[in-house]
Amino acid sequence: MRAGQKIKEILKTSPTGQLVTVMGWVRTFRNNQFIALNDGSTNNNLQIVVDFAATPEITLKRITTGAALRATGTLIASLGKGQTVELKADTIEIVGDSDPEKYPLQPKKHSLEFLREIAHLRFRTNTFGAVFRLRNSLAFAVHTFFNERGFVYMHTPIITSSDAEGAGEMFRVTNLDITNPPKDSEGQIDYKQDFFGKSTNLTVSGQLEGELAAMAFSDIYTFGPTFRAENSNTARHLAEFWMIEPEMAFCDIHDNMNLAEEMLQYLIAHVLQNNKEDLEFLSNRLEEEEKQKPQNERSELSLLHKLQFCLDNKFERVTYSQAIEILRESNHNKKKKFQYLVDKWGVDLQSEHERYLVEKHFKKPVILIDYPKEIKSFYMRQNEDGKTVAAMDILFPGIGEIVGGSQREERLDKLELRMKEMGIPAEDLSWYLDTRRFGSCPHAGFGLGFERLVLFVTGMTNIRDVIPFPRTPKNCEF
RNA sequence: UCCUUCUUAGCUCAGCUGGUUAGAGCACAUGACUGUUAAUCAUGGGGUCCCUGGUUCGAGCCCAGGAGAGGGAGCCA
Repeated sequence: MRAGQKIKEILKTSPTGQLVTVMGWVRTFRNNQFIALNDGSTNNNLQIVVDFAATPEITLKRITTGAALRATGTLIASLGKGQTVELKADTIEIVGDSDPEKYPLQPKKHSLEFLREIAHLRFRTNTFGAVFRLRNSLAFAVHTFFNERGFVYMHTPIITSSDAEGAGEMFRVTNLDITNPPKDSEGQIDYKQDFFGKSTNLTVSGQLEGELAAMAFSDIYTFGPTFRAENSNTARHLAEFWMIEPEMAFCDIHDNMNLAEEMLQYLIAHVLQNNKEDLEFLSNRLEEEEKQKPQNERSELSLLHKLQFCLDNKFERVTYSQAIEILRESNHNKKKKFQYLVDKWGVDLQSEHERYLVEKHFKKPVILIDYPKEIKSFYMRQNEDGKTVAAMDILFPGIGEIVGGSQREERLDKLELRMKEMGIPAEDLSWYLDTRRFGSCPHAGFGLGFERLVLFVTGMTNIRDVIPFPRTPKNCEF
């Protein structure tokens, strides 16, 4: 079947009357003469010029929005103004019809909410074409980044029996008959009879297994799906999302921050270089959208400038304690403009506080470190002050927390003590504690929510629009 | 899960103080035109006013319950 060229490549060539075959889907058909054909390789359409006098009427009728077709003809300099080249068609073959009365996509602007309901067709729009080409490009660049630095790509399990990670509510995995599960002598569900002979769940993080591998390969990363059964209904949460989790042996919190910052800048630089067209499209789209907002709500930088800004400026590194001081002394706090006023050390920062730090005070990405141990996980390394742990969160404008990481507690006695304090049974994690028993070493890692990165890079505002088929509470279509 | 706003044609939306036959633009169909750029012009078809119940002579509009969506918050990545 395939013996044609991608439109992206054709648009790059200079037209010399060469014979060309293309396949794609009709975006619009104007004047019974001009087909805007798109094959997903780029947002730019190839204009196919049909000789309507020489084409059977029945064929013309079948050239409708959404129809798949193959066109062969000569590539010439366009006689019209909107494009430089066009294909003067000799033959048009309708590969797949599209009933114009029923096809939901029109050559006009649709709301993102409507397109979300037809997620199976939204790839065919300019916006989602750009978004998912960028998503692809970013995913590829993640692997390139780590591969260039000698990291081993580790596939951590999707199904897990460990439920001590504390990263969130989990989805149970079972093949027991849920209408009539087997019970043990105490009347509890008897998971010994379940598929794995024990209670199992979908993973909420690959970190603990990642640490095991890092204690052999030195530098590893995972990049896979994770699942959280939290009832979170926001534009920044998904029940199924993709996470990138590097883990590095013989590294501390500072190496960790350096890697995270280097990686984010690498990925942004990669798309600025390789996906300029799609970024320009999204940047313009955003500007158009913002014209409808009042002046004071518009963003100061365009999407392209915002991305460039992240490359040109070091991320601001501040400790939790410094952040609390800044917030407490801010006019915003003194004038009681925060819903939650900042008064004492030890409270968790609300997203209004994070936004203030990133968007108002520093006006650039911020790395917050050394959080109070009470508000962080058991595995984070305790600092010498006895109050804080070597945790780091990277906050991005418009997104909030995009990276969460830490130096891990490598000292067995301190780790065991902390687990006891937090009520985490050591016997469940003996395999994890073994890394601290046999050749323990300082190590660190972080988790990057891939969709949050795609949100930031594309300038989209709802996380459901940067994953093909979003899974959220009460929504699992397609 | 909490607060808040919304749900009317395929899409985006209007619909006055509760009043009799629910509108517009786009899309679609038919025709005209034929170098168009979301083509243009003319004509036409198209409605479970989210669902259930209630108030009323009369409900798209008022009341109660439910469902779904958007924005904000919490949990986090």
